[in-house]
Amino acid sequence: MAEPARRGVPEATVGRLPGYLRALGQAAERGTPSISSEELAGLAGVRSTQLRKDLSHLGSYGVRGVGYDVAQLSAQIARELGLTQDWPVVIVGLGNLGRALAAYRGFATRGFRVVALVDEDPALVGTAIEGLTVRTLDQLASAGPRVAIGVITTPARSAQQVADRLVAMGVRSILNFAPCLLSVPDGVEVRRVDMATELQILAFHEQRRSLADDHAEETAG
Amino acid sequence: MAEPARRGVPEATVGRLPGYLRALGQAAERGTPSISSEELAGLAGVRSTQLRKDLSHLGSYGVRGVGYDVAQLSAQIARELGLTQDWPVVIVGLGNLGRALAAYRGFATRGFRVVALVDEDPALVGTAIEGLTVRTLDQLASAGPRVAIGVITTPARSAQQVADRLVAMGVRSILNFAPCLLSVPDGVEVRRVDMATELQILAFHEQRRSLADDHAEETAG
DNA sequence: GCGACTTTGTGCCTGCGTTCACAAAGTCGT
DNA sequence: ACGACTTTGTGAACGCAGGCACAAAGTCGC
Repeated sequence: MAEPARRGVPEATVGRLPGYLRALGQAAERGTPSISSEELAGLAGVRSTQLRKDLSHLGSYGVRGVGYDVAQLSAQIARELGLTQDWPVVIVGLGNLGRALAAYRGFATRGFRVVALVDEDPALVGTAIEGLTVRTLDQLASAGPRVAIGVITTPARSAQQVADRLVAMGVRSILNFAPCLLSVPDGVEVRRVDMATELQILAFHEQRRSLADDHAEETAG
Repeated sequence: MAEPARRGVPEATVGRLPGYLRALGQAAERGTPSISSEELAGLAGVRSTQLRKDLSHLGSYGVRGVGYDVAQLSAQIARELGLTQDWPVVIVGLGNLGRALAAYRGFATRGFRVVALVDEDPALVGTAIEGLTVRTLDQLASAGPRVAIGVITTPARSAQQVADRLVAMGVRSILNFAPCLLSVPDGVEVRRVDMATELQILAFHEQRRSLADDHAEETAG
């Protein structure tokens, strides 16, 4: 009953695992040794049936009539996500956002370590930020530590060539904050984070509600 | 043929509209007056059939045999997303990330305007950042401008009470950068942006590939 | 003016994700 | 030890999103 269908964790489930891990952290702080799917789902913002089905995809570690052992399930999910090791991260582009991410302590908490900072601005190269010396991409490629994950916080016009360089260095996971599409070879995964997009989606619903309100006033008045 | 099913734009489609808008901007820079679904889809990173189906949900503005008028389609999508007006935005929490967002010029480009900055740190309140005077939530609630969208960049422990205050002020759209779940009343929409989550998803796939590589070596060696 | 060609818009089908209903399995009180 | 109760794990149904095939509609050459 330990590992049923390990090779088939649905993408939607993977997307929720980090949330479960965070919720388990909250539960652990409260000191409760075990937790029911109902309660954990509440902390994670999903339905309990969804939580149980998600967990079933990575081998059931629950006890019927009791629930899940917080520490054990936490470790299991962390292992599944590959957080038992520290992934070396490089941040490319040290504008406001890049510097904010470099200073972000949440990285180090578990699973990730910023091992290099890159920028092409000659005024920045060689200076130290957050205890790391800023290098160029060339320097990183020739004499830098191995990196597994690249975070791109450059302007959009530079993002594609940065991505190409990272891929050439063997990076297969990219987190892209630049508002543009990156084209990469098969086997390289790109995730985009774009606040402009998020705001526009919010604006869509906001406008929708405004229109609904206007209509309500109209019919009422 | 102008407005068929306006009230039923699927959520997945809404999520792609900002990408189409950006792609249209690129096309406009090149000066081409019209563009085919095939080419536009390429710029946006989707299939052409998907693009056409998405656009069909907001009333067809294409010309068969020719394509879409770039300026007209751009205006149409902007209108659909509610970007013809400027939405007033407040940023709550002026740590590294909050300051980076406050300085981010991408906001102002279209549709959004940062009209207030909020922090509870007495050392910050009253000072000016990016031309705006930092206030407390109390000050904003009693004498601030109306805001439609709240951006939360506080630590996780403060996020919920900030959200409560924003909702009490009438904010119905929240963009949450804090790594926690927000509980809000019906009718309020929250979107979360969390780099830790994104990194963990990348780590999952990275580990998956590593395991696959190891297995390949093992069978090869 | 007409026919060949291009490109859009859409009905249908397939696959995935979510929810429901229920059986399996374990705990706790007596 | 046994029965009532709690909670998990999962098969089945349902709904949504994506892709294919094709008809509709317009342009361009002659």
